[in-house]
Amino acid sequence: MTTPQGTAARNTRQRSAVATLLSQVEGFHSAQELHAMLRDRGERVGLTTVYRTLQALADAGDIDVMRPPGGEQLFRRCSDGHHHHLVCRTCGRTVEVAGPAVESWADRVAEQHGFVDVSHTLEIFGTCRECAAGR
Amino acid sequence: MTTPQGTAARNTRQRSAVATLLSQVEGFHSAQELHAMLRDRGERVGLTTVYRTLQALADAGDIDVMRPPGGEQLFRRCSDGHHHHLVCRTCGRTVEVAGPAVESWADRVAEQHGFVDVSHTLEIFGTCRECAAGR
DNA sequence: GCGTTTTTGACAATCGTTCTCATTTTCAGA
DNA sequence: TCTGAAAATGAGAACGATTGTCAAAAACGC
Ligand SMILES: [Zn+2]
Ligand SMILES: [Zn+2]
Ligand SMILES: [Zn+2]
Ligand SMILES: [Zn+2]
Repeated sequence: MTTPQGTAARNTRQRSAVATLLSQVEGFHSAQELHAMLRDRGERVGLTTVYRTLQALADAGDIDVMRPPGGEQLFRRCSDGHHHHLVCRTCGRTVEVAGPAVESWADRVAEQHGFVDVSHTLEIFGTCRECAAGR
Repeated sequence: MTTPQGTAARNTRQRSAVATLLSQVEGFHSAQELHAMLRDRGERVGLTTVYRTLQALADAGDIDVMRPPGGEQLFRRCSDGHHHHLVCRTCGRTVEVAGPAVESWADRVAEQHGFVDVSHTLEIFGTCRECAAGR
């Protein structure tokens, strides 16, 4: 969740801008979307830097990364702790869900097959009530 | 699992070649890898066609598609029925796993939030026994 | 066979992401 | 505050997987 290495990370205007934006915006957004939002706010941050910063935040576990089946990766600041997402295919509405049973199941299955250092990805997709109604 | 539409699908040498290859090869492979394998076998199939055929097979549910965190999508003919994969991060060794409890949990969670037409993706990653030993 | 319809495939185009590298910024000392 | 080594930035090029284009080739009901 925090910086693991020994090398010093420096505070820059750009990193603050990205972090601040992520803390104020709702839901998942692509790197390019976030870049555009920063531009609209008058913050001048290069696209490359947005990518690099998001990468670093993701590596540090400070943000969530989701890779929907047919698109680019999406980023989101989200609540602490391990959890998964229920995403509407149509409108993108997202609900965070926790599933302790799933976590232990995944670990147990991996362990039974001799795997160590286990992690997993899990996303649930569907059509939300609103989108199902308006059709 | 089978062709749903009413339009006729034609039998071509290329589609047979891809299907045959998938039925004989082990594990997950990218479209480009499969294309290269076909070339090595002397089968002349365009890369575009390989992509299209894999796409169709995936849409029909006849093959499995996996999108590992940092790479291209991988394809694999696999056993019938819904299941997930336990993949070694180092050597790519793959184990198919079934988790009825997870399935019903996902459906239940989605339902509780008013979502319909639910699907999900779940992959477990880890280091297999062999790879953990040789290190 | 014939003709219509689908499929193919070489190539261009797209698009998200990463690389390059010269310039700018940070920040721990002095 | 000043300095300089190290880190960070960003414009643009490069990359790599995938998709689009469209004329030529194959499939198949008749
Ligand atoms: Zn989990
Ligand atoms: Zn499978
Ligand atoms: Zn392994
Ligand atoms: Zn499942």
